[in-house]
Amino acid sequence: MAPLEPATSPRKAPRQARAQATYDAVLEAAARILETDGLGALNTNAVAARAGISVGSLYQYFPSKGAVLSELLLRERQGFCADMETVRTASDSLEIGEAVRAFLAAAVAHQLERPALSRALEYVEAVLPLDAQTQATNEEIAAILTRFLRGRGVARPDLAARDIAAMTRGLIDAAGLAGETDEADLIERVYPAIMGYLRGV
Amino acid sequence: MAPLEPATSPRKAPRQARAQATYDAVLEAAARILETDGLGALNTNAVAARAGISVGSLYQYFPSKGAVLSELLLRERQGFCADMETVRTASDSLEIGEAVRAFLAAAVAHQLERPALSRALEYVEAVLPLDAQTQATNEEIAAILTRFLRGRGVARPDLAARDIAAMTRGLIDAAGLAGETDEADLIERVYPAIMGYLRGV
DNA sequence: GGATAATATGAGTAATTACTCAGTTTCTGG
DNA sequence: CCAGAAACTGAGTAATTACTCATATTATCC
Repeated sequence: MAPLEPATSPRKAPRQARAQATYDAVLEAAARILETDGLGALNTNAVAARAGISVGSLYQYFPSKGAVLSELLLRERQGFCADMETVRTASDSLEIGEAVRAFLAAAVAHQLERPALSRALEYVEAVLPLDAQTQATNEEIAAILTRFLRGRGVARPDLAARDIAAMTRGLIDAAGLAGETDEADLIERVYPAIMGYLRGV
Repeated sequence: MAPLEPATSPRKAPRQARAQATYDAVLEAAARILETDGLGALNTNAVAARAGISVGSLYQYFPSKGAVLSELLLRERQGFCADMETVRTASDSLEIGEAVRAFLAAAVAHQLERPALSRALEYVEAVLPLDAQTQATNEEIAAILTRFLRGRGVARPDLAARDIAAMTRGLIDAAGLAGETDEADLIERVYPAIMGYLRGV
């Protein structure tokens, strides 16, 4: 594997419509390679080929291979963060169990949309030096959960947030890997585990 | 990253003591590189250098880079499988909660011994084509848990085994990444989640 | 001590791949 | 319709790396 450098120098932003299409095609091609063949098979030549463009074009918008992955990860995290924020807004009027179910539904929907991609990006996240924006988004996701738990009187809310997120992610990952698609069933399996965790703390 | 081929042709087994030392040094060097720098930084030249031997020697005992990783993974899985088997033997005389705690203690101890290595090997497992032996060991681990759960009257015991294992692994991974070392505290956090899960099924 | 087997060496090879750049094509505003 | 800007191209380069092989060293056993 190449060292997976962080994004180095910024490149120009796409100004014309076709440039935007190229930009998006790169990200989608990278996503598809990640989910079918994994990070080990992702190289810039392959991404360009899959996107139907030349390598040169890729490097017009992304300063490095790592920058492509960074951007893909950032978009994914920001999407999830937005969903979590929506749930949090609605959660004030719910009793704790229903609120947990709502967060859970968001997580399950998010991770099962493209399960293999989600799993691959988790690994990317572990090996890529995260840029400040992605870092901030991750912290925001954690903060949303932490605030919710603290508001409900949960002890050590930051630790509980991390535990619950890790547990949930692990279980949904495994389910996705096994080809499960029934979100409701999955939610009903994770729910009692989370409630059990909360009762124990 | 190189394609991570599966082990191809078998190589000779070490016959003399120094050969065994070389063999072991390769595995330990690979483990150390995995835990400090990750799979992306693991190449056969680096492994040989870290082991204090030449590349040629490495290839006398391992037919490929993938074979080194395979062997490392196999040893790790077999160690865990043995621990699980020990717990299962002792679990018959325990009530379910204490038995769960015993399994949990084994999992926590195993994963926190070298947390970064455990995490790296999980990824290796996901991308390396597993050889038959490792596959069989994994199935045995799953079977031990499944049999235990079925014996306690848990519905869908194979699904429950997978869920519980995934949840637990996810949480312990995150704890290890965060530098936690207090096994007892960790056990007490996971335990109620598992019991909650079981109550829900 | 000598013959043979086992073990170790590391420079070299072929393949892969991140990234560049000189040149071409397409768009846009006037 | 044209000049300049934006976008696109893809062969080429330098670096990395999995793996080999001809040779050298060390152990074993009679």
